[in-house]
Amino acid sequence: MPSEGLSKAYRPEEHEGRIWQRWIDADAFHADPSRVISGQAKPYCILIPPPNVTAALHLGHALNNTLQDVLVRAHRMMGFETLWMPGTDHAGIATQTVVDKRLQAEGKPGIAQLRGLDGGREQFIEKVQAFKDEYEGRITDQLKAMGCSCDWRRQRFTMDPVCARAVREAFFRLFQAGLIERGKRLVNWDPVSQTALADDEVEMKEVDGAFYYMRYPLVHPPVNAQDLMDAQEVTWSELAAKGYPGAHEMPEEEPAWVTVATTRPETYLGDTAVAVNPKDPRARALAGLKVQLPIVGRIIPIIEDEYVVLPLRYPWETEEQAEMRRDDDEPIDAKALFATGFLKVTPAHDPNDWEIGRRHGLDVINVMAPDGSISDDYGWNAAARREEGHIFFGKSREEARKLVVKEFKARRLLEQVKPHRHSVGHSYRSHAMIEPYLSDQWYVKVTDDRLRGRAQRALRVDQRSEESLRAWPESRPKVGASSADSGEASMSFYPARYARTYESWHDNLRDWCISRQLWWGHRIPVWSNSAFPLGPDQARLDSRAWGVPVKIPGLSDAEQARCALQVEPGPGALVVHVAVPPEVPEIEKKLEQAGFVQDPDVLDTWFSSALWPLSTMGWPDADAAASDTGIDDFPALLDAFNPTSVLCTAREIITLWVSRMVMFNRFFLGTSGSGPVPFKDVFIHAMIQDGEGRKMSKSLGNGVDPLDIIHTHGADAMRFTLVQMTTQTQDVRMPVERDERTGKNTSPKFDIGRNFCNKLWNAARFALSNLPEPGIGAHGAGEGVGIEPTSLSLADRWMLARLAEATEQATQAIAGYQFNVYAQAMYDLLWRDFCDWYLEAIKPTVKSSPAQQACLRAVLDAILRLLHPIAPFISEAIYEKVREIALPPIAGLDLAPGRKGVLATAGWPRVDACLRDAAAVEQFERVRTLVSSIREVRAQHQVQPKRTITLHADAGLLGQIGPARALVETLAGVAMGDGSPDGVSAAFAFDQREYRLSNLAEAVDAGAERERLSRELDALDRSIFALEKRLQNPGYTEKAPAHLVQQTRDELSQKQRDREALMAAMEKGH
RNA sequence: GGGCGGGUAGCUCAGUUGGCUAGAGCAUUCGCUUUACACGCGAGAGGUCCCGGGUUCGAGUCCCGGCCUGCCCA
Repeated sequence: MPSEGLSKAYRPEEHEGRIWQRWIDADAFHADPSRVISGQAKPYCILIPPPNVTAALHLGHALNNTLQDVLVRAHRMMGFETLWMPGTDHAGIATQTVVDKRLQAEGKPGIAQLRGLDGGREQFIEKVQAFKDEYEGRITDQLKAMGCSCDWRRQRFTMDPVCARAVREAFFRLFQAGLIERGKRLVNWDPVSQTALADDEVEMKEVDGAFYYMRYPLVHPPVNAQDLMDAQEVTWSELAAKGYPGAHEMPEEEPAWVTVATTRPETYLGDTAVAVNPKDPRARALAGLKVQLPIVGRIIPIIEDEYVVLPLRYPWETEEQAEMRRDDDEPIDAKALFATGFLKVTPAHDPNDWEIGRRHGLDVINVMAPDGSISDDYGWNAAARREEGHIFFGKSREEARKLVVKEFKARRLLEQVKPHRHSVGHSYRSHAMIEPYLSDQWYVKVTDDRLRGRAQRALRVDQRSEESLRAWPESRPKVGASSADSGEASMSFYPARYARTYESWHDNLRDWCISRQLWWGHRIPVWSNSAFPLGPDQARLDSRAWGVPVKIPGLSDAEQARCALQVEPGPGALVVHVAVPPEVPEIEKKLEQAGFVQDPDVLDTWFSSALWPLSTMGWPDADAAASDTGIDDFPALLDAFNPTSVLCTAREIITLWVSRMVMFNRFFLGTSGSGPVPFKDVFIHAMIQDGEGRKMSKSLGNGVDPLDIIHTHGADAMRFTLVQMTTQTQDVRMPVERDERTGKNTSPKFDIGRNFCNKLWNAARFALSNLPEPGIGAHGAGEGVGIEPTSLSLADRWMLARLAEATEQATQAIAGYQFNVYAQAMYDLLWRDFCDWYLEAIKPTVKSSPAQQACLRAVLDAILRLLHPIAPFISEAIYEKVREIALPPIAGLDLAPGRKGVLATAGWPRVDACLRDAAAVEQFERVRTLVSSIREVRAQHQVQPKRTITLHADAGLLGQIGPARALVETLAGVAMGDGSPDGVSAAFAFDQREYRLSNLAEAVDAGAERERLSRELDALDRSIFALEKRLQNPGYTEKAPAHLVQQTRDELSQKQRDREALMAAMEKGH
């Protein structure tokens, strides 16, 4: 038997390893750029979103990579020269955190212990490197187990030498272009990882907190500014005299105060002003007065600023007065509900206060250490200021808050505490609460038109919104100016709605902080000297001065010319930053000899990720990349494959990654100032959630490991299920169950895929058992011009028509990223059409009909090809057998053999229009209807499945089904009889006539038959009523399209005659 | 507060320019070891398409308002 070796059920573990090795041996996934350059094939390229080496892949990765593989495999079969570039990301902060925790858990020294130790940093990096090697290996194995057809020889890592060269070059060029600069600003500080974060690395989370209402005593400006004790309290009567509303109701001779509301009381230590809105009626009376911070003793000004929110009600007002005062047209600011009208201003610890501070030239006093504890060592310097704060020093943020509240309470300065739920930023990696923190960092000026503008203009115009185009006229793509490499208006999102996310991100962009105080990452290639002697003509520098001519000792003019410099004034000296291009270690050494020190920080991980479309293709020096890796064709990659075809990713990545890749690709590849986009399409796919709609996560324990599913169900089953669930609108819910046997998480959803694969397997097993023995050396369809479809049987012609239809559906669905549509088309083709009807129909005839065998072989072959992108292993395993069967091809069904001998490289089916045989489809549909009617009668009369019953067909029926008579007999289990049945029979209506079935059993239950007929009649009556009602409506017959009205009429008359036929049967009343 | 989704059978979801009696899988009921498959075969039952208005001959689909729910941004 040809199917020898095919087990009864599909057992993936018996095939997956073997099939994978066949692909590798055939070099099936290797892309050859020369075929693109020479014009032999069009390029199709996808860059993998490099998974973080922080952890093994989860189900979300499985989905992401399955979809990419579906696209890649389909296009490879369609004849594109296809490159799927694999790789992993070093994921700076995440990986560093994981390794640090792991070291501590093992009782080994972590970052805290190694910091400051000689060689500590190197020692730590070594540990991370080992961790990275382990996880990179695991991730790669997982992707291979899933069947991912990446070009594995080209695998990259964001910190390997090829990528590192791209990072250094990119940094240098941006620096030289003035797009990277040093700045002392408030950053998002993670006190646990002790590093700065970019704005979009901060997640807002709701936290139960409180508004604390704190009283700050008012004082007169001290006569001697140096002497804090000099400050004179202001009494309420003094305020009343100045016309302060409500002051006269307060105890006259007692000290007066203002009340501020804050959610972070501990930051009062860094307050440098109290602000009041100039429209506030109290503002005028407070002019010239000051506030003295309790305990600390600092005397700070009262400033007027429009930013301060007015309270809903002043203390002296009644509810009615307040309402009268408020402008009904203006919406109530949520903050007004809590506002007192006085705002404490802490420029070093709040972004809004920082802005106020800049407007008013306020002091900036940082009161925290990098770990978030209160300290006066980082800018406060309490002793020098003659301020008091030692009771707070060394306390954590949380402890300090409690202590501040306690001390204010003890002094009766805490007015009240209102519980308040509000959003607080947290690190998206360490989950620590973010502290706004003042520090020196490197920024990329992404708001520059050369970056932001190009990213905005990359979007296809029909995906831009009117509002944004109006608000940013310069972001309209420059049409007509397009050169060969221009990426203007050439990128589209699928689904299109995500273009809005992309667009509005750019509308609200701020400079990108790229320095991270981490050890794991690309070291910033800047050498600085903060005590560079001032030259004679530079003594009067009073502001930032880029490009001041300085001569760096030890560097030749030529060497200095290779570097890029930024110079800023420091205290009595210059601060000189030197960016050094890649591959000139001698310059680095000379700089160090001249007293320059390399920046200890590393770059944001997304900086290197943003270069992924460039670095993986050998930019900026492909020859060096070739010699680093031994891959000769590196220099051809960029020309052949950038821009790539599509980026597949999840929506959370649009801002972090997509935009930055567009900026960098267009900036660095631009010859005319506006380079190509890195990808033409961006496909945003669903996120996988558990059965309750929650994100899968380690902490919830609801994650599913792809490898577990591959072990229990097979890689193809997992892939089919994921593809089938991927719609364009919904996130994917995956009910998670614990497998009691293995103790691992799984989901019943994956049974769909397993059942599907098993169905395919058995259909193939059956088909093979009906086909000739495999011939030696046969490849694909055999020789000859091919069998004309018109010469085939009805079932064959119908099956070929269905195949043509499904091929069309699959091809279009793939082109439109409609993965569920593709999977559904395959499911219906295989299960509903091929198995349920075609295989059943040909059972009696296929053994004796070589033409039908050829058709069966060709259809199975085509189905395997169409399915291959979704289920590569099983389709390849079956194809191994099918390709060896030598039978003539079917004319009009082009099944090109694989370029590299495997199904993975075989041709996508090409179907000629002649296979769409409308007459065959119509005739077969009639057979199906007849068979279904008979089966229905059989089921309702509980006829034994094996029993052949008699269909009393007249000449009309026989004429109508014609050569399909045998088909009906096979599929419905009937034999044709003539005349009228003897004794009790069952009736049904078909094609507006009454037909009878007899020989259902030894005796037919007349009562049951009557009951069945009356149920049928009821159903007919219901639809006749509905159809008549529709036709009685003149609006319908007059306005609806004529063909629809005619259709309704035809249907009504058919139902009416069906009804008459059944009524006649009833009346005969056997 | 702004933006984007979702609400259709017990469950998970399709339903593309408005047009047959609203579909699939799972679960469920009945009957089956029918010479590929019980991970299966045949037949069935199961729906106020979230609610209220509107446009239309006709609305799950389009418009307006509301309710519930998820995500993103501020």
